[in-house]
Amino acid sequence: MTRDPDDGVELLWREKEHEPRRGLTTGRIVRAAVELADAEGLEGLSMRKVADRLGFTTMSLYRHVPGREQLIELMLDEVMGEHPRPQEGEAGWRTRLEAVARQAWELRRRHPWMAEVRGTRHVPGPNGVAHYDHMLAALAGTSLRPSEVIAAIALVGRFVDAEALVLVETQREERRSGVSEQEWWGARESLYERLDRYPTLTHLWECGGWDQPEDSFEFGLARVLDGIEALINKRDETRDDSCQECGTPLEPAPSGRPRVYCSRACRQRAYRNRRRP
Amino acid sequence: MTRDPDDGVELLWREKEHEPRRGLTTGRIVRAAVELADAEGLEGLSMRKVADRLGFTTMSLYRHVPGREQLIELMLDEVMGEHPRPQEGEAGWRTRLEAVARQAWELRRRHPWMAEVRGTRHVPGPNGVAHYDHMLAALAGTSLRPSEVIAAIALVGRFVDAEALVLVETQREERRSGVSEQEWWGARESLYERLDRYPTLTHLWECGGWDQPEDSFEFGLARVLDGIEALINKRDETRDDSCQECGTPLEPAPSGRPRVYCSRACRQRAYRNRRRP
DNA sequence: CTTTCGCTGTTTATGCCGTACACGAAGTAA
DNA sequence: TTACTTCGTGTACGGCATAAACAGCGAAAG
Repeated sequence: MTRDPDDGVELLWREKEHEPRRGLTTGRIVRAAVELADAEGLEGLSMRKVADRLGFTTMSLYRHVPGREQLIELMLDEVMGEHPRPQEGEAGWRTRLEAVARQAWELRRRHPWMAEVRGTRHVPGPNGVAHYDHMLAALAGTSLRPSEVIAAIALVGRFVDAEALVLVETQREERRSGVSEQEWWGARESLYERLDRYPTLTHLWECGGWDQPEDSFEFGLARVLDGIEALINKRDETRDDSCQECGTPLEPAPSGRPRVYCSRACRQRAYRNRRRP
Repeated sequence: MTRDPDDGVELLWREKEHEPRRGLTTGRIVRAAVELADAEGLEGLSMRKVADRLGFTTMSLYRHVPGREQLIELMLDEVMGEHPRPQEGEAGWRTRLEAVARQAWELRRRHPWMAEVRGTRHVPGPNGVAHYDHMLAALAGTSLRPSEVIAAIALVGRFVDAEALVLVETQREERRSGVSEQEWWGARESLYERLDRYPTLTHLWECGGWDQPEDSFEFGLARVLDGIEALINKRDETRDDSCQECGTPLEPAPSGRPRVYCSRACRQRAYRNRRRP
């Protein structure tokens, strides 16, 4: 369908097609696929079922979408558009980063299959890039180095995805089997009989460690943010000591944005170095 | 094959079978499957290929293993046995926790398919439980509450898995396509042309944020451990203030293990409350 | 008007996959 | 011997993605 099958950028970034009254459209296929995946998960998403849902044959889809893989990329960008408008509050980095993490989490609760998508070579669509830019912005104003900003955002993103993945798996298995997670594990008595030999496990068990478990997402998010905060604090400490370009010590600005360069000259030199290294 | 197909505990925890000179065995099937998954990933693991590798028919496997799902659980416990013996050093919690995280990471580099296994209802085998106990032990001696110990270990575990998952995916796609990750993203020029409108992204790009990216695993591990450390410090601060049972302030122990209860009576009362709430 | 061509949807077929089921051979106990 | 269990095999079914050839249809060109 696409002339450039290996790529897929065009399909993701093209203008919105005008939709004829009847017949197939990439957009209609994508929306039907999203509905299906919402209901049955990514495993349950098959070209046949999408086609059935639309009342066409399986192969008709291939006229509008190169294949299943590409369809999933289109679905991803479609739902990325559901992110709320980034409102430009002047809150601190932690408030903002926590907010975007919760937004991503919320989105994955609405579309659990998002966390199930595998593969590292997904070209982001316009909605995906907008959200990524929004996430980066939360940390861009801190004392972190650029590469650290990127790594920290990737860490938070992976954390949310991992958390969403276990959530969707438990929920799906609960719905499929009709047995709740607690009940299922409670019924594995033949397992617990054999755990006496493991000292820490039994000790924590007797202390009631499993009686009121922590909320996995809340606990993990707080730890990850704390970890990023620790790094920012470290960078803050060492930042004001010396000019980022020439290394000579610089006196702190009395108010406003903290200084990074000792002089206009150094700032300009750093800028040039960045532009054409 | 198993009388209790829904369960699977017996299959995982039974004694080692003695292996006849020829013919199929659960153990031989599992080992062949591990080899296959090491080479081709979990996607490439099919009952047919395992059987071929052993020189038997596909269906013969079902005499020894209930199905693919169960086979994967057996594989998991098999490779869990490769963890190095837990040596009882008296290092601090951070050293120990970092060590187990790196061990898990190392194991996932040897068997990349481990991170691809999905599902939350995997009965752990003896090797898996031993390793879990070992991880818990790293944090059990700290001031964290039991539920927090468990949550923190789960967080670290999920972090390692998530990290391993993206690693295996990049590597597999690199091998399959013959194009390195850098080359592939570099070739997406039609994408970069459209990224001008995203301010933070372009700013970080111009700052060279992507030129020397952080090591994803090292960066993330440090952040997560920092986050756990922050919580431990907080618990340490508030710990000595008051008895965990009755709340009255308690004087710190002059040496040895820090006190948690103000009196023997409170300790006993807490114990009883834990046993029968 | 007719011919041509490109777009769209259909039909058919190929090659994977997990596994249910019936069968036969071989070993074991009565 | 007979009866019964264990183990491996062969066939078959339904599901999956998708390749390839084909048919209708609208628009443009002659």
